[in-house]
Amino acid sequence: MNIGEAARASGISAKMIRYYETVGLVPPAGRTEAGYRTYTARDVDTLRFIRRARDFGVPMERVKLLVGLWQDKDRPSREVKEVALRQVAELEAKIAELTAMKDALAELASACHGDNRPDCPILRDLAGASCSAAHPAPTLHSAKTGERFGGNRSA
Amino acid sequence: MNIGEAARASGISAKMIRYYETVGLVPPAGRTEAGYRTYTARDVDTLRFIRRARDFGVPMERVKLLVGLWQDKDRPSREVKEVALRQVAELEAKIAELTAMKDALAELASACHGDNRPDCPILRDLAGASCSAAHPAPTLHSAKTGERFGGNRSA
DNA sequence: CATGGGGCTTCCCACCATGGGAAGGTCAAG
DNA sequence: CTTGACCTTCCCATGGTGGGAAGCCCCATG
Repeated sequence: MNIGEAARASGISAKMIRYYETVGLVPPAGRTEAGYRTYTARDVDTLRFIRRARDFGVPMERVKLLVGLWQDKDRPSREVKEVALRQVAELEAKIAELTAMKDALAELASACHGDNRPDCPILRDLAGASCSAAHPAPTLHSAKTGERFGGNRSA
Repeated sequence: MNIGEAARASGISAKMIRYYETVGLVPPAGRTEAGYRTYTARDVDTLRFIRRARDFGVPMERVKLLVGLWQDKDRPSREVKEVALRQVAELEAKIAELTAMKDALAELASACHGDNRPDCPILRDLAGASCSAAHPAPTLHSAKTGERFGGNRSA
């Protein structure tokens, strides 16, 4: 099985399979005499495992951890659950952050006429919360967590 | 006002101010004879405007658009509102995506004993949804939007 | 047997924002 | 005049992913 077939079978692009190999997420694939990478059904299982973990937004470092646990038949499920719950917590944090942004912006937008007149509370707010001070809505404009952890996968 | 003072006054790092200049988000700053960048109070206002927009997760391209609208005293508020609502829609899409991930993973985790035994439904699911088929929960495992639009700002 | 097309290989570049750091010039206070 | 804080430009890294070039390989068809 060459890399193209493995890619189709696993749902991971050939590009990414090579990348995963370079960063050590998967061990180096076997090679034909001509230098082509070869994959076994077991290799494809691993790749599929990785893809599903990535579908949950799990960053690669954590995927590496999960693959290790998966392959260790004696792992305590406690460890797996800890990793999963950490992931859930980070997703929740990210969701909360985005939700705060969304709510604040949606509220601003709802205050905007959206007509041909130039007057616009959205721009007024962006230009300086200090000006339009004292309206009760939580202005965001501070408190950002500053994470990253992707979550950006174009399948 | 040099770049350090402008950075403190605007809340944007000096690094990022220079970067914004190179990508054309802000016009080139004035320079002293020695080559130091100089900033006026107006420049700092613009930088603050940018920071606040970024706090809403607005990507740079969109920020550029907003700055343009802000500086055009005759813009119709309709245009500004459209941009804001587009942003809200993208935030919502991202939130929905993360929430789907979070819910699916949280459900899996809740099914895991989390003790010293190796048996783990989380790993079983990751190893192949086809095996543990037919459980009613929406398995995610498909349908990803694949966006990016940051939203990652460490203030 | 030759040729063509589709695969594979490696390598570099791009994205989006941001931070880190090196090497060297400048400014102001002591 | 020295010291230290600042400024300048330049390169590199992140996290994942895609694009593409240059070159080799394999198979099938004429």
